[in-house]
Amino acid sequence: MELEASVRLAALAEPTRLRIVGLLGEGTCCVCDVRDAVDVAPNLLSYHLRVLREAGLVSATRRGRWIDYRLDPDGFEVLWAQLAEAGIPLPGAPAEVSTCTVRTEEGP
Amino acid sequence: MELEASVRLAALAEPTRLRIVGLLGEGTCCVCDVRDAVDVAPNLLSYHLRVLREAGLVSATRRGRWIDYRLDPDGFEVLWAQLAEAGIPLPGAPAEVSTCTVRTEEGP
DNA sequence: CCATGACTTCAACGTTGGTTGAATCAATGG
DNA sequence: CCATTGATTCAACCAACGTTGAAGTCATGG
Repeated sequence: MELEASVRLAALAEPTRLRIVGLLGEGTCCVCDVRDAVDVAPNLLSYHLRVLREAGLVSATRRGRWIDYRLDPDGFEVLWAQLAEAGIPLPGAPAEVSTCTVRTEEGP
Repeated sequence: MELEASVRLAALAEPTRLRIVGLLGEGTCCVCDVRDAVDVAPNLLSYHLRVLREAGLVSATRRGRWIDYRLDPDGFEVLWAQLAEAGIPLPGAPAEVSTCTVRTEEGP
């Protein structure tokens, strides 16, 4: 797990990139399609795609003039695994009735 | 859903805060306990806790001199719901064999 | 071969975010 | 009431991030 969980989370923690990931989750692929759906300048779109690529959440392949982007399922799996290991409550986890370890009588 | 998913994600997308959330997931509560586990200056810790609080991931109550922090399960549930709605592949979701909508013959 | 289209890279800018040190607030104890 | 302890707030700083405009690739088509 060369990549920190926070890197992947930071990649997702931006509205435009989150929308892009949502789009790619539906199978949209070439950059121009993404550009039509997400209204940003092409160079800015490239930047955001690069962030997602470097975070391992997305991969790209050239097809003639065009470059297709798709989600990288492995990246997401690794992310969720890292969060689970860090003790973050993921969906489907027990509600965890928050038993406080602190002594409630006279403080630490 | 008054709060954007990106706000909650950004709150998690920082190593120190991710560690704090992990600790609170185990039930650690008062700020001084967190401070012992996460080696940061008290004022900086306050800052990070405030970010988590404003993201709705954590809640606090005063107990005498001390202030106890705990995870807010609702905040996490809302986050996962928002991500699911945005089309982000969550853990337990089907691997989604990435069917590309783009025509593979002659581009867009 | 040059023009065009798709996309990326580079350099610069303004804003945001994490960090620090000093000051402040809240609650207890002498 | 004042000193002390736990925790927060404030002001200032520097680095990182998102944004923009111009220049640069890479592949196709006239």
